[in-house]
Amino acid sequence: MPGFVSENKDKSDFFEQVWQVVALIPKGRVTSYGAIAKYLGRVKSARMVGWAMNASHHAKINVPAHRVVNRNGLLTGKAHFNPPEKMQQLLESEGIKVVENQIVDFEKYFWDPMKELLS
DNA sequence: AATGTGACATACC
DNA sequence: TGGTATGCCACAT
Repeated sequence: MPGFVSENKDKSDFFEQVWQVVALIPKGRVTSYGAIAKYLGRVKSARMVGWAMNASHHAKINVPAHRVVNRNGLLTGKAHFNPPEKMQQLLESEGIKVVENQIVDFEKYFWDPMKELLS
């Protein structure tokens, strides 16, 4: 049986893992790509988290991608929403202030999966 | 098949 | 204090 088993399940798992974590972010809180990557044991794969968000459209579960920003609290993924203004709009509807595409008091709203999802 | 790009982050100079 | 380099790896061309 070795050799015949498909192996492309591993990578798709990573994407689903990301979606799972993002889905667990409480309303009104945010986290960063790097934090998620770190939580999943791939500290240097923050970019892949971004890709996971890009693919979150055909995800099976609901993925609040607007709660994921870069380490500066900057809404770098804004352009990938439809319309782009939607991201900021969603955040503000959850009580998070955004000025110049940047979250105000980012550290205050930061949700660290490493701490919160501690097992 | 090879190369370039990117919703990131860290290290170095 | 701000640019450059590098790791990472899926995806587009």
